[in-house]
Amino acid sequence: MSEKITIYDIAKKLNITAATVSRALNNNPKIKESTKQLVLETAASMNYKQNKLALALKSGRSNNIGVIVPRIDSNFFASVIRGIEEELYPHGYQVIICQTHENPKRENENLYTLIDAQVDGILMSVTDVTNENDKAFHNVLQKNVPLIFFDRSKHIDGVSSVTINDFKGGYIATKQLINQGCKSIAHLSGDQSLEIFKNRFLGYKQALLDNGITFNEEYVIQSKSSVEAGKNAINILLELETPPDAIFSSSDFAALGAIQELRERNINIPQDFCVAGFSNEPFTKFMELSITSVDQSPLEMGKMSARVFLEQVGKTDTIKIEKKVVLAPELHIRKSTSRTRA
Amino acid sequence: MSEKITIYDIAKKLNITAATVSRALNNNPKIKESTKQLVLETAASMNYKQNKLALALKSGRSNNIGVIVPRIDSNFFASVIRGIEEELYPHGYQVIICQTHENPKRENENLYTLIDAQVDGILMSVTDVTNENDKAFHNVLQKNVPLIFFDRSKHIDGVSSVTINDFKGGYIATKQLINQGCKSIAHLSGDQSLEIFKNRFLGYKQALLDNGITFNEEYVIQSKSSVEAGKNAINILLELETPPDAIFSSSDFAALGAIQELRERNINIPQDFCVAGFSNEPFTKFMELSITSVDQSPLEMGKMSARVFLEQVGKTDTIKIEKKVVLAPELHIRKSTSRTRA
DNA sequence: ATTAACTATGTAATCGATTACACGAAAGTA
DNA sequence: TACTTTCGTGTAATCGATTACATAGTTAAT
Repeated sequence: MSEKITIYDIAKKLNITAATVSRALNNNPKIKESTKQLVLETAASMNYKQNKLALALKSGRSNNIGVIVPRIDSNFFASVIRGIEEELYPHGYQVIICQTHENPKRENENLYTLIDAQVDGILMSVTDVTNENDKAFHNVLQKNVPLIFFDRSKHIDGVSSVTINDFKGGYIATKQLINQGCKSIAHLSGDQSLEIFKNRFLGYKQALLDNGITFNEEYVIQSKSSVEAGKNAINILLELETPPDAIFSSSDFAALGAIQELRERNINIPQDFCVAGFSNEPFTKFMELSITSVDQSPLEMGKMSARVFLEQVGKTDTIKIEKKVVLAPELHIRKSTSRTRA
Repeated sequence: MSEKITIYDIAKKLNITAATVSRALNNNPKIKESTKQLVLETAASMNYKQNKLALALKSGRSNNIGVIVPRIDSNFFASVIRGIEEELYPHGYQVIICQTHENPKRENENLYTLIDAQVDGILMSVTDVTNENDKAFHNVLQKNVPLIFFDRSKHIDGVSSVTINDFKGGYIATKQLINQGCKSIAHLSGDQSLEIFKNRFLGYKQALLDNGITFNEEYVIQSKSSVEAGKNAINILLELETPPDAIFSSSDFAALGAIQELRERNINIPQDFCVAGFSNEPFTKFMELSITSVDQSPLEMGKMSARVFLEQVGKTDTIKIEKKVVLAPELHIRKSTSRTRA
């Protein structure tokens, strides 16, 4: 019923050895053309399928790569994975998915599981902001398995990364708010021990500086990436002595929450208050009051990460290859920051 | 530098055989306690990692399962995958992702690639509506690899499935429109050779029947799941002699397009026209004019599919196990169909 | 005619772990 | 004492494919 056909079965049937069969299947030039044809036909007729596990064991390459993300059901990460899969598919690599749920322990487990599974490379967005998992990272590198960080990166020798210029993202978003005439701009940030949030914040700060706006510590709120967090932020900000007239949020979800709360209070957007987000989540475009947001080109980021992996895989150079790719963020200007109609 | 430690290395160091090491590591009761401890300590100190490929080859089980979806960057599929991953993680299975991009040829390739990779099971949402790939499906089953369809299913002997009751989904969405006083309800359907779309359509039709509304062929439009398609549909429907006053769309994206086009024409929603969608995409909730939609509980669907897989894997019964799980759809009533404020 | 050079294929080791079977030593039994 | 168990470990086959090396049969070269 479910007999597995091996090259030995083919060999037996043709009265030759498995070695010859293997060579014929691999198009080895030393094999006589007639034998080759015979083997190929027999293999097809017996419905032979190469056992990749045996091949993997022999060659030491599994043709699998691991991808670790905080969660998969976010448009950003799903799109990155899509990019990775599409780029690697033609090269015969399969993509194994792991989720950390923002838990460093899970990240650690995932790393070791992937090493155990003999993946040929690991592409990931880091969750651990402490140095807990550095040992695991080094373990990967030591096994000569390419390790590539995307989006959320971390400085580790020998690790390549594909990120966007978060500083610039923060800068252009803030600049757009300034261009609209906003004078006091607040910022919803994420966990600033993560470089991406730190850099977006720095870009925001620089934009203020470059345009003669004094930076106000009170205007910076560190929060989660959720609708609820956005609402709370507005509640806090509007109770300040001098409330702001705009927000640049590191999260589209928080931006949405802010907008919902502002509407609740009958504050007009963008006339009285402008809001810009980050990530360009699908809903920012769909809203009736569409939300200005910084696009991170996740698909491109995935493809680029995959390309970096392809460049590095198989290279036995003991010299550490380290490539840092930085993609340009793109501001999608929408109604939430468009006071003037062209 | 990157020396791979095997049980032979441990054996050599301790002057015993690899068999003993293997047994010690596997907690075989025949091994003396002192030896076991010694082996475990040595293994740890040498940083030994079991080679899963060797294990997989020997046991015939890879501990990988394959998941095939049309695309991963859709909230629905990403959520299903999340559910699958979370349910299977504690059991030591890794999830390999494949995308078909709605292309039957890709589906076919993916199936064979996964078989080649010796996955222990395949969970998928079918793309192929013809019978092109039936041979591939049978190939999977013949290898005694559990095959489970989720969401988009197909009748094949021996294949279990986890779906929602699409008929009921279509029914309750339509019923809600009727309850709001809508008299002539249109339906945007998908490719009806796919059972899910057929069933949603049938549910829609039945709801009309049960409520004394005559079914009108002209009101049913088959289209893609896109914003553009929704706009086009409205353009066609509003040119009919008797235009409808509501739409039940099999796609949230098409529902959104419809809403955008209706607004363009200054038609009030929900007062003059009601719209209900399907899938409960995140944006339906976020819109200012939130959209009523049928939830398919994708996370639960993923988990359930994984559980069905776990029940079936390893069972050598030649009797075909076939389990059909049908989840209940849940209507999320929102502003786009709420004429009365409680 | 004799040796060199190919050609096509076979032999056997290898990747790393598991496991049926074998076996010597220790312990228990009559 | 002689015989049976039990215990702990070693031997070697196995999973399926690849490949360095060996070899028999041809052909070419001197």
